Formats: sequence, C-alpha cells, structure tokens
Amino acid sequence: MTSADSGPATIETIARRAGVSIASVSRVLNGLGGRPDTVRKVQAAATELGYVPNAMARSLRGGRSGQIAFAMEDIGNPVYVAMVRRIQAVAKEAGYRLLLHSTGADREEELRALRSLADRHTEGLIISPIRITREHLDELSRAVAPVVVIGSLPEGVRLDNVRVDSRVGAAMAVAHLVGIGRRRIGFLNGPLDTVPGQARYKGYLDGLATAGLDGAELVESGQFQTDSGAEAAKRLLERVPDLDGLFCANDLIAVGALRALREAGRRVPDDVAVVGMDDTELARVTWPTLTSVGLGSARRGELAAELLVDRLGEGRDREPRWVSVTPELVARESTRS
Amino acid sequence: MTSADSGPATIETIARRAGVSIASVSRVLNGLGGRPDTVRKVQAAATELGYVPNAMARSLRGGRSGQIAFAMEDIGNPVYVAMVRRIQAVAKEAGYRLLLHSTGADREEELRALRSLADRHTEGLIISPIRITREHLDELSRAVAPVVVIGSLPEGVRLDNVRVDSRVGAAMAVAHLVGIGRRRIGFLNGPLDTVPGQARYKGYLDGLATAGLDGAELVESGQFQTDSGAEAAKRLLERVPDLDGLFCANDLIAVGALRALREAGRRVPDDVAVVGMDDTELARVTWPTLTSVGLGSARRGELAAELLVDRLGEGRDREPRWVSVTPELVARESTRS
DNA sequence: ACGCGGACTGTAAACGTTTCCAGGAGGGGT
DNA sequence: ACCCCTCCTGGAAACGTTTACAGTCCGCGT
Repeated sequence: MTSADSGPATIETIARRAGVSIASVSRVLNGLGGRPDTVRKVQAAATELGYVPNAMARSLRGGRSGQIAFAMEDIGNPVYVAMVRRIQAVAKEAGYRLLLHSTGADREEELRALRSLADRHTEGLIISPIRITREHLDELSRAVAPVVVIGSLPEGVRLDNVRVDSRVGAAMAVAHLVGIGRRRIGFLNGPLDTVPGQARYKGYLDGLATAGLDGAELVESGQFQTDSGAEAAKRLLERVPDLDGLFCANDLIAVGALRALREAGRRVPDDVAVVGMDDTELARVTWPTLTSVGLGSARRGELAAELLVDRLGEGRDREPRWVSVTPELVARESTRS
Repeated sequence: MTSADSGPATIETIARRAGVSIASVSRVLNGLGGRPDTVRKVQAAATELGYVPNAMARSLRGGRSGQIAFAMEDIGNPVYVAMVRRIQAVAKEAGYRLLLHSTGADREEELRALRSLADRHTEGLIISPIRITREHLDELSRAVAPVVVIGSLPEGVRLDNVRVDSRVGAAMAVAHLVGIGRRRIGFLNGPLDTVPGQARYKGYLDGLATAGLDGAELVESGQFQTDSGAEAAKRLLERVPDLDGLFCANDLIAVGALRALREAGRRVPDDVAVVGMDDTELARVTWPTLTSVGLGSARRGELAAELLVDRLGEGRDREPRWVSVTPELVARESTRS
C-alpha cells in the first residue's frame, strides 16, 4: 500500500511484500502449487499492488510473443475487412493479438512484412499477396517463422496455404450470364500481372469457350478499384456498344461499372447484366444489388488463422497443408432475367 | 557461415565471430562509433549471419515496445476502416506497429483493451468507445500508458481527445432537408444510450426547432447497422406515411433505409430525401448516391494517432489536448431537389 | 622519457520473467 | 527413533539487449 517503489509492481515487489522469493511468486501466479499460506500471501500482495506481468519480459524468456500479423494490400477493400474480422476472432480465441500490415500492394512493403518475422516480435504471419515474384518465394522459404499464404502458390511450394479457384469462379460468372441469355459478355479485369488477374482472365476465357463464344476484344484492365472500374467500363462501352453482359474481377470494379453504366444510360440488368466477384458487403448495398461470385473471404481468413494457430501449437512439424474453398455464385438483382 | 550455433544469430554470435565483445557489437550496430576495423569486422559478421536484433529483448531493456493499439467497435463499419487506414499510416511513419482490438462494443472488451496497457506490450492506445460509463472513466484515469479517445468526453476529463460536434452535424442534416423543402423529417437513430446516439438525437431536435418544426413522433431507434436501419425505416414508414425527409444517424442505417424505401415503392429523393452521416465510402456507392454529413473520420484517426505519437515522444508531459474536427455536409443525389 | 588526454574496448549489471537445481521441512512408515 | 519420500522453497541462471563504468592503448606535448 505504502511502498515507495518506483514504477509498476514487478514480481520482485510482490516477493518483498509477501516475504517470499521471486521464484515462489512466479510459481503461485502461474498456478504451479505452493503451500496454502504462501499462495495466500502472494495473491494478496499481487492484488493489492495491482500487479500485471510484463509481457515483454515474459516473451523474451518464453520465446513467445503471443502476437501474429496479417499483411494485406489495403484495408479499404472490403474483402480484407471480412478476412481481418475472422482472423481477429480466431486469434483472440487462441490467445493471440493481431497486428496489421497494410502494404499497399507494394512489393517492398510485403517483403518487409515477411522479413520482420525475424525480429521475433511476431510468431507468425498471414499474408495475402496479389503478386508473387521470385523474390517473394525466396523470402517465404527463408522465413524464420510460420507463414500462411492466402492465395494461390506455384506447385511445390511447401507452405500452409488457403486458396480458392477463382478461375473456376470466373467461369461460373460467365456461365451465369450466358444462362440468362447474354452473348456479348465483357470483362473488366485488374492488372494482368497479378495472380488473381491471371486466374480470373483465364476463367473468363474458359467460360466463353464452354459457351462457344468469343470475347477476346471485350476485355479492359485497370486496377482492382472502383474508379478504375468506372473508367474501364466507360472505355469498354465506347468500344463495344452492344455489350449485354459484364463480368468484373471484383466487387469494387463492379461498383464502378454500375456507376458508369448508369451514367451511360444503360439499365442494369435489362441492357447489361453485371456480375462481380468476392461477394463483399458492397454487393448487398448497391442498386441494383450485385450478383457476385463469393470466394469465401471470411472463411479463408478463418482457415488461414486456424492453420497458423495450429502450426504455432500442436502442428509444429506437420506437413504443409493446402486448404481450398469453393467459389459460390450469389445471384442478385444485377442479373435478374 | 559454418557456425553450428543453434537458433538465430544473436549479438553474442556476432561477437564471437568478429572476435570482439558484445558491447562493441551493440555499439557498432547502433552507430555509436568504434575503431574502423572493429566496425568493419562487426558489420561483416552481422551481414554474413543475417543478424536481426530481437525486438523482445530490445523492448524489455529499453522499456519501449514500438507498438500502439487501436480499439474500435467493429472493423466492419467503414467509418473505422477510414480511421484504421490513417492511424496505420501515421503509426508506420513514426516507427510504430499497429495492433487492433475489435471490441464489438462490448463494455468488458473495451475495459480489457484499456487494462491491457498494463502489461506493457503496447505503449499507448487509441480508443473509440460508443458508450462511456463511469467505469470507463475510472479505468481511463487509471491507465498506465497514454490513451487518446476518439469521441466526446465529459467535461473535465484530462485526456487527449479528438472530437467532432455531431450534434451540430445532425442539425446541419436537418437544415439541409428543410432547405430543399421537406417538412415531415424523420430520424433513424442508433441506441439512445450511446454518446453518438444522444448527440445526434439532440442535433435532430435542434434542427427541427430552428426550422420551427415538430418531429417528436418521427423517430425510430435501433442499432447502428444496415439491417436494423432497414427495419427501423419500415416501422417509421408505416407509422408516418407522409414522410418526405429522412435523416439517418450513420451511413449504414441510411443504406438500410434506402433499401426499405425502395421496397416500399418510395422514390429517393423525389418522395423521400435521405441524409446519412459519416460520409463513408458507402455514400458514393449506393444509388442514388447518398448525401451524408462527414465527420472527418480519416482526419480524426490521423489526429488521434498524431496526438498519441507526440505524447509518446516529445510531448510526454504536455497538457492534455482536445482537438476537434468540423462536420461537413456533402450533398449527393439522395437529396437532389 | 614521461605523463596526460582521448578514443576505444570489455566486463558486468540491468530490464522482468521462468525454470532448473539443490536443499529443507514435515509427515508417515518401519 | 530413524529414515525416506514428498512437497516446497530460495538461489541462480537464462532469454538478448543496452549502457555505466573502469580499464587499455595510443599519440602527443612537455
């Protein structure tokens, strides 16, 4: 009560006040037994002093920081919001705190996140890179702590991995448009040199091929963002006035496209039916509400977090696991026939 | 290169390899001088071994973890996304990592976030509580590390604080609706027992009073969320069929209201003009786009982060500072006259 | 030639824990 | 009455840094 001890109470303060050794204090506080009166004295002292163990000291000694990190492009994209939410939940459940890295899709930032594992402030990392370069792979293989990747990896990379076949998802989108009678189906993509950009482009072509259509000239690429999507849509509409279906590589692009279509006086879905991808919360907010191919982002976040937590505990040395989620098309007003 | 040292390189590994003491290694690596050849040897050894300093050890010794935290209700609300983005940026700039607490507006969780400062894993906290109880204030005053509150505090609380007069903002919304000729102006609020709920309600009344209107019976409350907003709107429409203006306490509610209005066959803005609050990214996504009173969420996040960073550095003992941001109405299609 | 000052170095302590180890106390069985 | 076993305890080391302190070396001025 009086104790003129400077600074917050430590295990030592308690030891002095309870008249026992710091070892005993530590044991009692960790529930490792002790004589009843020792336990009582220590607990009394601890609560009186409002003792809270110093997490840094504990981490240093135990080699465990109790922290994991999630690195994504930008938290502004609702697809990552969904992931963060679930990762957060799983992490908290397992007793980990969550750190956020916003990389802005900058390769250097991503690598920095990866390398930052080396300083041990974080026990593991979930990363969702949209480009995967040789350097990424090198750095991944060299990572000093467990890493779980959300997104597709090249064959043979031995890392826990949560993926979704967005190529199939893209094909589903096209099939759906074909199914409601559309024939001139455009595609607004993100950058072609990204993993998702590639996969979705191939899926688009797959979908067209299956339907016996040709759409080579109906593609525009930009960024995976709203404004960029609006511009791309405008370009496409000028080039292809008889467009009647539009698949967008993510919901942000789709939102931009809806805006551009409206400004161009096209009705959705009557004139042009639109399908987005990711099935984010945005899809239920637009008007008309947006048909979108869900890629299970919440689920992927959850799975990734579970993989990581497992590897940090029980599954220390298990084989790397590749988990996948299946895409699912959610039909809404933007493709009502 | 060969070194059968187990585990990652430490300052000691380097010392052995370079044939100097650990003190010298530390000094060289921190740029505190040394004889040219010592510097060379140490640096060579460090890079060969790929040395990275252990953040935990450093934190323990230095008493600084290099981490700050942000506690908010739910990252699903775009208003927090905007804040997180900016906080993240400022934190990174100043060399801090950012931890996220999602409290789900649960009082216990919020208090836990506050108390968790005591374990020193975090140097400071930015918190945006929507309810402020006696317990919050006690815990805030007792916090062992700097805290910045985003949101209004009772008079006399000595804490760094970033606020916005949302009461005035609400009044602006009503004035705007009055300005375009609306007279039966409803209000969809969040919970009345929250700080923002209170302020916005008062502002709504202020606005009506200024215009010489009476609207006591035109209010519905629910949660600050989309679905809840849709339900509230439905209830209100049934009770008040001649509604011609609607102010919503945040954009999520407004999005729900837009949906409900559409389902009820009312045109926006022709039949009912709608104003939201927070001016989140959602406002530009809906159709019609949503007029909304911006409360500078990005700016508030930024200011809060700056206050915190300052207090952790230079401003250690400066007086608590109260900063405020002024609301700003952004007119869009939902109130076009 | 000697001493002095300055620049550099190494030893050791400190940060706050957890945990290994050896020793002590107490109780039960012979 | 003695011994052994169990249970608890305190001392000390360890985690990987930074830093105060005291010592060493060198060159320079006298």
